[in-house]
Amino acid sequence: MRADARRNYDKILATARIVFTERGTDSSLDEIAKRAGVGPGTLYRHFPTREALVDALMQDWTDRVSADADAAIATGLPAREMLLGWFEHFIDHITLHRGAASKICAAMDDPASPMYRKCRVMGDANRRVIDHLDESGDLRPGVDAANVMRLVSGVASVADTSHADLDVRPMLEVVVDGIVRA
Amino acid sequence: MRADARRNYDKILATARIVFTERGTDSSLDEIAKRAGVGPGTLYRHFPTREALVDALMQDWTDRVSADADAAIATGLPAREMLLGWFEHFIDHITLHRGAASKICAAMDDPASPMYRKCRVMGDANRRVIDHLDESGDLRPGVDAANVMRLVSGVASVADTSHADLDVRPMLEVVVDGIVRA
DNA sequence: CACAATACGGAGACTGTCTCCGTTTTAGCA
DNA sequence: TGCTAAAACGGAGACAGTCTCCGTATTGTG
Repeated sequence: MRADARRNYDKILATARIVFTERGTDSSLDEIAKRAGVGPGTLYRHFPTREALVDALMQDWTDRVSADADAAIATGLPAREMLLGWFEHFIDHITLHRGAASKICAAMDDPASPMYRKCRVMGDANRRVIDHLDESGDLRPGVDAANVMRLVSGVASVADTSHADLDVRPMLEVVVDGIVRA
Repeated sequence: MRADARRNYDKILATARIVFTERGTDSSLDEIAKRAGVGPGTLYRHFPTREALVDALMQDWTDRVSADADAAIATGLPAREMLLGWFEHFIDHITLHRGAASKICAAMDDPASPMYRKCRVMGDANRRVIDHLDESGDLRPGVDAANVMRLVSGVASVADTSHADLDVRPMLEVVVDGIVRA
């Protein structure tokens, strides 16, 4: 990659991070280009779709989400507390930019999406947590990690969409009770 | 309301029902106007926002949702089965038009939304089901009807957004297990 | 330093939203 | 029935966002 290209790539990404945080993932891409000091053509060459741009920003999170999963397992807390903590961290990450959660929900089961791979990384992180639960015999039979992931992303999505800023905890408690063995 | 106004109002609504079903609630409103044989001005006079149009279409469902809730209670089935059935019906209704579920999620906690009142009607229907569960002692303590509603709408939203057409049942089973007393 | 390859950027085509206002339709009344 | 004021129509067009094309500029390599 040529030096000027790399420079612009980074500028666009940094600007997108700011704008997406300020105004959500539906902000105007042309405006991001303008604020980054590049032409729209340049933005679209580097990131052909909005999803591709969101995806590039997600790199940081997937790492953190992965780390959080392992950290949650390592705490050694009882199943309910561990799960609650993990879910809350997960939701915090994927709602960092308004609108991102529902994009992730959509990409999760769509292998054609540029974000699919990153969703898998997060899915794997979640699977480790659920598997750990299973090994310690705390998992209710029939619970599938992929569905847990969908369910928690759904909660994130609701919280993100909701105008009131909602406490996700009570919803997560229901989910957790449905996951851990009675 | 003048006769021509009523005629156009009905034509727009009928067309919107078709287009929203075919292509989801994000279809072009100008196109709906065109297919209904009216000018865009007419559409926007009757329905100032897209939400207002979705809201008008929702009238049918809220009635059916309400009826379904009472029917579920009347079945006399055990708590788990009754809840599962109710949730599935509810989701069927609110995912009738692609994109509607997430609009409902958003409107649910936004009193300024034109759809807010209808969401309340559905919320009340759900509350009746949950209250019934509570009376028969099947409700896990601390479970709140509003959060159940949010949770299930979240599932609907995930299913609706998902490209693969997803079976909601396994997710609902987790939710149900989190709701009924162990 | 030259020149091929690479990247830039902005004009503009296109699509969708929404409004304004001149024209048409309606309903009530003589 | 014919007249009139009020109500409603509809489409031109302003505006905003997406995305592309291609003439111009920058880069790095021989």
